[in-house]
Amino acid sequence: MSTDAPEQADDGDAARDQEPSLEGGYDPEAVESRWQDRWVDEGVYAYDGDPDQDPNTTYAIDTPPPTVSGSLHMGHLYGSTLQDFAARFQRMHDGDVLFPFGYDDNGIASERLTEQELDIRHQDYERREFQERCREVCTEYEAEFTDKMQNLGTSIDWDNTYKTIEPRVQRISQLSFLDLYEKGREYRKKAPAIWCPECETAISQVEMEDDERGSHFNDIAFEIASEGTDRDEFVISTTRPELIPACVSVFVHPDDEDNQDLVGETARIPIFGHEVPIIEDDRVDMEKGSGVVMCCTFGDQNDIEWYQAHDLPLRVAIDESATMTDLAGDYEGMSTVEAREAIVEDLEDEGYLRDRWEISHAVQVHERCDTAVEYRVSKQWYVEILDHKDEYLEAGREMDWYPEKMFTRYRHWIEGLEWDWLISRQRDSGIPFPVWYCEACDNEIMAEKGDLPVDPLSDEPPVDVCPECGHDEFEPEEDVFDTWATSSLTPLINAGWDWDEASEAFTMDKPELYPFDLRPQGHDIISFWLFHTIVKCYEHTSEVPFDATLINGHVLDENREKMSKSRGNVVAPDEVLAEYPVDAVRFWAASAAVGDDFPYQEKDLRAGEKLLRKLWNASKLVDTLAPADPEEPDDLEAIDRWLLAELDDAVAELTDQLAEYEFAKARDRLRTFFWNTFCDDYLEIAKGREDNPSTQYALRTAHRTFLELWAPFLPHVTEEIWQAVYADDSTGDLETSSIHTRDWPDPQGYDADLEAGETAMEVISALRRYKSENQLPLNADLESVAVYGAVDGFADAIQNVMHVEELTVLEDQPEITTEVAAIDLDYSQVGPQYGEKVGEIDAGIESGEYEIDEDREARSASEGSSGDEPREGNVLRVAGEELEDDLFEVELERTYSGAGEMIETETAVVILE
RNA sequence: GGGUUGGUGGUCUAGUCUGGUUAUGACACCUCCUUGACAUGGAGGAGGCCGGCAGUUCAAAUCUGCCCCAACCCA
Repeated sequence: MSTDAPEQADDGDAARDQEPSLEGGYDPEAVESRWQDRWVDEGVYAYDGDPDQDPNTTYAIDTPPPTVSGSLHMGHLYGSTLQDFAARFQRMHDGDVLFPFGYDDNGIASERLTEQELDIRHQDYERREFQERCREVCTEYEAEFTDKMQNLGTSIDWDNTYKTIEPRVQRISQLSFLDLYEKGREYRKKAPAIWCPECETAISQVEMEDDERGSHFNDIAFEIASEGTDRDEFVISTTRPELIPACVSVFVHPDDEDNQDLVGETARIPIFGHEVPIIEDDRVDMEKGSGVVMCCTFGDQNDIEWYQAHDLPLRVAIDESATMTDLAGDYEGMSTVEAREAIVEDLEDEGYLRDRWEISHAVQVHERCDTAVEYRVSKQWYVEILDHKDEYLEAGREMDWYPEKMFTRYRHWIEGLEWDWLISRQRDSGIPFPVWYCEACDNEIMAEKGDLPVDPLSDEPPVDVCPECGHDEFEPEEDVFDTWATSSLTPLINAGWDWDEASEAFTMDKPELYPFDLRPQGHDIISFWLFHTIVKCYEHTSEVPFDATLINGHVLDENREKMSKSRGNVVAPDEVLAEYPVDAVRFWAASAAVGDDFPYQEKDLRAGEKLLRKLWNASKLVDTLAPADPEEPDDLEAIDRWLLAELDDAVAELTDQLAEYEFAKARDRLRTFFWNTFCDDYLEIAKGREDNPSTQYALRTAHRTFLELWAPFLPHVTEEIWQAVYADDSTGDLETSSIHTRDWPDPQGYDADLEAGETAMEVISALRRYKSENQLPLNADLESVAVYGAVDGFADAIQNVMHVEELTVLEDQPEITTEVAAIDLDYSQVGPQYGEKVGEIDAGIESGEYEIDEDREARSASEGSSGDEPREGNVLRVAGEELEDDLFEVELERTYSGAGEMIETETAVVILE
């Protein structure tokens, strides 16, 4: 598609240049791109709200910006299609919609790309300048991405876009930092932090993940240096012997009787010779190894806890690039891996290594580069979050979660937070902290809000001397923000959040948007992105940024396996769109319940294609049966009123379903009603009522409504048909003539005997079945048919569509002999009333040991009960009980004794002669 | 290791929160049919006892417990 797209425009294809018309078959290839171009060119989806607009009539989506330097994948396609269903429905239903788009090019992926493309190194540039290069390089990728997104036909407002690297967004990021700082929500602290030695930066807790790796357990003997116990030594087990130079203590569990004698003694570290105390602590895992463990600064999070709880010294044996420090003595300069082997060898030579065996265990690694993390003490910026956990939880509770179960995930995430959010990163590129430090007293000097964005590395601080100590030399902060610190601000970016100098307050350009109505997101990434966004925006605005969040599942391959490059099962949107219409792809995308993973399925795409064809062909038929805009007759005939009443029901139900993001249910409901009821039943009947004004009106009303109802799902084909048949294009203004800017249909309040309609459809099916079974063509004439059942007002329709020469509606039940076939109990009543007696009652009926007392026969013909309705006796006597007639129904086996053939349906009896 | 979700005819799935006894639809399969748009259409048929076990109940796909399997999140 990417290669076809550009030259499609100059194909000069006749169909493309043609005015919309129903001539011939539907040609999605020409039609879809034509409308995509026009929608964008003519700004059909432009958001033109004003700040005073009632927020309730504005529907705004906070779309998370994708990384644009990569390629469009099925996740993008699926996610944006779901958003588009909501956007298109809301635009028709409730007025103004903002469906914006963001390009995320503030990240390592874009930086690497820029370096490759321009053959430069970011180190050779000033930060600001390098970002300028990034913007230039990414512009091309953005254009390509935009093009591909537009080929999906989503109703994004392409005038409302932003890039996460642009100065306006940098300003918002820095404003966010200053605001939280002034609110006392941020602090800079020297503390142990999770560190990636490959990237040489601190990372936050959520950026690491577990990875199963092969390793060795090493049993190492430690000598006891003090005199208080009989033993000379004890053994610890460790996977990281290179950490023994960093060992600061040894721990024993208080319940560990075998090793209690060690507590209070001093251990000597082999090879290195330094002595450390042996302390008891209940965080020791007694099950592991000998039950005695060493504490190093730092091997893991437990070490950090011990370091803090027992006020242990800091021994740093590993530096920021995972190289051994001078504390490691002879091993200085080795990498941790080299040192591990060397130390193990030396331990063995000196007799301290008692055992060594292979194991496989979970190692915590940086999710970006898969490097095992270290823990280092360094000065970092943190956002304080642990003290507001309750508020964040409450905020999350105020939102609607689709699906609801995702709230549980949020709750567990909040409850499980153990560290404040570390937001500084030691990277060369990124959005800088707007901070300087006084060289003399380390006082923090914040930038002025009016000056943002600033880069302390190239800009001067806003003061000449330190307000604290009067010193005049400052050190710029070199760190940059964690990208999530920026990504978590998208609602503020979209709403135009800024600092207003005049009023000295934060303002929004589009306050009517905030809080946003919807935040969509894939379920894999919500803990990084969505959850942080809730927290950050809540801190800035004291309200939840979203009314609702829509969390979509993943697209799996046809075997329900996760798509991955290594598996080679990735399906590219380009390939799919080359083969199927976008509308068909959208039909498939609507098939899964929101939140569920679902497979890519060609059969659903083909089903979508068939639907487009059906809609097209049905439209052609409607066009031949009725003028485009017939008058509404004073009285609609029963069959036509029936259709419109059914349509009312469908409209009401679909409206609710779409408002609740139940796209799959809405899709199926609409398809069934359109295909089965409208096409198979009503259209067939309408063919025989061509000149009937009642039918003409119903046909056109239903057809217009169907196009409107399908529009959010199938925007291209509905637009084409709408423009061909109904649009008032005299103005030539697509913004007003497009089906996508019309009002969503309302139920019109048609009243009809839906049951009679249902019965009539049953009779028609019965006659079809009869013809089918007798191998007759469906348009074969039937001489005489009698119907016993409530089909008031539908007799003509039945007669016409089934080609019945003579149709009689019987007042009385036809001549039949009946015999009881079965008795159906209404268990919902019988159960609670008779309890365990039900078993006996069932047995009695089964064995025929019952009688029905019909003496006080209540049934009479005047009640209008149809022929198939079971006869009701007053009392069923069985198992010593008497059941009233509302507790059971008698199924009758009928035998027709008159002339002709009898067919029974649920609620009618049909006799063919 | 903890948590979440799911396991329904060959495939994908509705129904499960609010238990009621013939379990929904689509695709695939088989049979038949050119009805004034659509044979890429229409009519009909076969196919499941709802992951397993136990329990609660008059009644369980639906509630409870345990187990198995899968995915995801967290550690």
